[in-house]
Amino acid sequence: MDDHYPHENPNLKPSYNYTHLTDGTITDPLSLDFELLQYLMLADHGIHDHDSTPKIRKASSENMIMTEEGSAESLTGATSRNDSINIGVKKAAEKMGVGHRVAFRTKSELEVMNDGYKWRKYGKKSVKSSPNPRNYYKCSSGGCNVKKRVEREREDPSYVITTYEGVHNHDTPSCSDHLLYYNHTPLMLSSACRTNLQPTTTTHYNNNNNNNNSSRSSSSS
DNA sequence: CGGTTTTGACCGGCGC
DNA sequence: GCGCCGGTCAAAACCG
Repeated sequence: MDDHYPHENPNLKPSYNYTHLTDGTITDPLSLDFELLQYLMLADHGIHDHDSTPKIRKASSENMIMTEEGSAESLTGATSRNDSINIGVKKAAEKMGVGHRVAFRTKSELEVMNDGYKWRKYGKKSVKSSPNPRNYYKCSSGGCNVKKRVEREREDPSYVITTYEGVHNHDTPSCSDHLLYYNHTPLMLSSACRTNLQPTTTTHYNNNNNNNNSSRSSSSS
């Protein structure tokens, strides 16, 4: 089962990696061309730029990379947006150590974006800083501990914040050569890959087959 | 019937 | 020391 997205409007079902924008346009989330995609590099708990922490500044028309200290690197000097991404990610990767999180702020009605990996949903939580629930996903590949959090921005629910945490210890099921990496963590697929994608590779399941290596640290209850 | 999602409970960390 | 909050687990419900 590859094209199963939970709790989404069936009319918006991203059967072929498409994201429906709020203006009705159907757009491949991976082809946002970074005009709608604003990427932030976050320190822990740095998503909430509204009131809880000043660490994150919203990227406006410029692409910004956020460092752990909250400083920003303007990337507009690059020759193209993709170059901007790559350079920015590289810069940030140099500044930051391995193991930090990367968050994308994307204008999309769909919360789950196809990034080439399979994810299983393991939790949903409403957080104090936002009226919108936060969804938790783990990479379904055995032994891979990469996590991803997806939540809608409080101030503008049309934006989805996807946070990746960790490093994949395996190749993506498809198009691994075209992934954008940050600290070896694939973030978004490039346009060269999009056309080759299978119709949705994100799945959600909650079997125990992958919980063995990540069982709760405390063996209570 | 098997697989997936939902959701309440539990746990640990952090701040006060 | 206590309470709050975020993150995770797992049983139950749901769906194809």
